[in-house]
Amino acid sequence: MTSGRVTIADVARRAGVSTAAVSKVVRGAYGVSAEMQAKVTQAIDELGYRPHAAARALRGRTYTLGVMLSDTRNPFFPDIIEGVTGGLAGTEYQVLLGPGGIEPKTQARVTDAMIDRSMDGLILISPVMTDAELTAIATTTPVVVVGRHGGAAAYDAVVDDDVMGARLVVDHLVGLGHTRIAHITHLERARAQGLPHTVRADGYRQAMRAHGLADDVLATSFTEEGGYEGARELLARGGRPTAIFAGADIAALGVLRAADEAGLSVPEDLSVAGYDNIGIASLKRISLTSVDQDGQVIGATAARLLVERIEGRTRSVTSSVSPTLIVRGTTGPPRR
Amino acid sequence: MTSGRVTIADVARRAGVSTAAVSKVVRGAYGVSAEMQAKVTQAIDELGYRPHAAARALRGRTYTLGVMLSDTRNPFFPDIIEGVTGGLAGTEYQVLLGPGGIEPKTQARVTDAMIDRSMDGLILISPVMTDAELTAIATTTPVVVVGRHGGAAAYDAVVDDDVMGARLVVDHLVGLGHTRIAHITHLERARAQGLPHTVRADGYRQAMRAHGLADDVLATSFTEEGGYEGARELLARGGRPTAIFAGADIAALGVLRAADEAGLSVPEDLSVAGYDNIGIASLKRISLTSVDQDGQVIGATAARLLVERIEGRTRSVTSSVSPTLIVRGTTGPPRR
DNA sequence: AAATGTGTGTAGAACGTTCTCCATTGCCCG
DNA sequence: CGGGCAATGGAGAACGTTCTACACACATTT
Repeated sequence: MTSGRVTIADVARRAGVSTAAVSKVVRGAYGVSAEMQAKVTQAIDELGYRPHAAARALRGRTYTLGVMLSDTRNPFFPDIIEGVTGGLAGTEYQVLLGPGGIEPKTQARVTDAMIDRSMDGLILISPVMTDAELTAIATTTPVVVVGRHGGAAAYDAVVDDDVMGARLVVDHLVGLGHTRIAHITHLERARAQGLPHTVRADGYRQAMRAHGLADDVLATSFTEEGGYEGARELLARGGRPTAIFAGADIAALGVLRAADEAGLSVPEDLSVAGYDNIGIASLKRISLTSVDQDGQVIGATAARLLVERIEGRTRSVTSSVSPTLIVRGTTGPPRR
Repeated sequence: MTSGRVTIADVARRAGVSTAAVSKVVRGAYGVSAEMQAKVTQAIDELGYRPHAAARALRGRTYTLGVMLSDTRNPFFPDIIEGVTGGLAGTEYQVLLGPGGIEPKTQARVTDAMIDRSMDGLILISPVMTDAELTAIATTTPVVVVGRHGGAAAYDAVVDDDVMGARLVVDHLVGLGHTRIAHITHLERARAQGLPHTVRADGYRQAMRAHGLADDVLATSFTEEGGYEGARELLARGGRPTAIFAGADIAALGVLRAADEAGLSVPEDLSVAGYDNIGIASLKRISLTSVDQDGQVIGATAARLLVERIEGRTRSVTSSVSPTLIVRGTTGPPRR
């Protein structure tokens, strides 16, 4: 009473029962009579009691799930987060996000911090770590990894089917009559494997091969600048492509700028497609054809898998979410 | 040893001292000899000990700061978060973000959750609550409110000088020769006061009056659609404005779309300015004149104020950050 | 009528820290 | 050489929960 916070002991005193009994009621545990249930619930309401999560942490659950964000700036995250919180609505779990940054070191720091705070489970979004490190974390705490292909036995994984996404784009462009289709990807990072851009590039190559076409991959970076420079290089070549598939929307925006500057009209002279379907892709002024990942479904799936694992599942699961192609104004038949 | 986690007792055993002594060393408390310091530090390194934050919570600090995000989708947040984490670099504090949503109820839930987890302090970004609720929270835990004007005595506040920002835009447009300058604002919410859009609208009115011009404010919403519809209405009128100042960049994008559709060229027929300087405003394809808030400075300031308060300051502080105008391609002299 | 179960409640020991005393030591000073 | 004091280390009680025992009352079976 003096320190301001209402504790389980206050509730027990008010209801005239033991703290253990209150604990049982709060947790919905077995062995509580209807009468006890009523008494305690009333006392809780009267006092406005909320269990102290930090104290809970020492013994049992903390009902907190951590989400490590690798790059806060990624416009794709809000959808995932919305999916996670939405998938958890109705449960007692609370989501907290940790800004992990793009460095392995800072990501590890945030992950450790979440473990030190006794979180019940972790969702790691596009973590830049070795599989060994991930496995080490996963033996401490239930883990779901989002956005990395080829998950290990110790943790669950949710991935977008990037191979399929790339195929959707290539099929669409080929269907429009394009044959010279180039792909801009992100420069390879040695440390982590199975990152989306790698898989997208592979998917692009496979799809091109399936159509009997030659592939043409250029690695710059998934930034506006990276897309711009990649497109400039591609457009300067003889036999320039009639379509450019950028592995990320942000790079596609750079491609559009390069096309503007080169005096090429889109989509007549050059078709452009991206990946991620970020918010501004749908703005009329941009109207970018893109692959939509449905981050909400991904987030909700990750949340569901994590809760399952916390509640006891040990078998590892990998869930693949199918993307869809959103055709907009930046793709069309090539000018003959 | 058995449960995997290294505890302070393990360290104490290894170093041959008491747990109390280890605690002192860890906290850098007074009353530790150089020899003790060395012994314990070595044992900590050998065992890879990390203090268990959840256990700490029960007694002292938890070294965790919570940031409540009111709308994850706001492109302005990453900057603030970067500022906060940057401002905290070098300290022991860890930042965790809580997705608060736009509803007062969900925001309260997240805030409560953070308090229940014994966070040492909270940064609330654009909270939708009454001053009374904010004050109630602030008496429990140190609080810094970001993005709301007119803070109370119980907590600190960091705000962008929205009056100045609006004036910068109006001065710029008047300097170019505009006299019919309209403003699109966000529909008033009854519950919370001092929200940025209100202050921006006030600033706009003041600035117009200062130039002896008539103001023209239209309230829709700060969305692409809101900007679009507002602009359509403004442009349909007789004596249509030659410049539109949208209170947020996202709305300015809608204004641009409306101008495109109306066959008006920007900036010759219509100048457009926004607020927030979101990432895509700088893309060549958009090139939107906008007011930049420097979220990093705001975030870093909030972090500094919060730490100061945690460490004992009781006097309330409000810090106002000056915005700057970024002139780009969407504003120019009116066609005569 | 004794033995066995079943359902309900409580005592009290954890959990991993911090923090408030208190004990010990060594040193300085009168 | 004894008294006082500063510096250092430790014992043990918190902190607010959960959880494992166990006790008790009553019902059912042998």
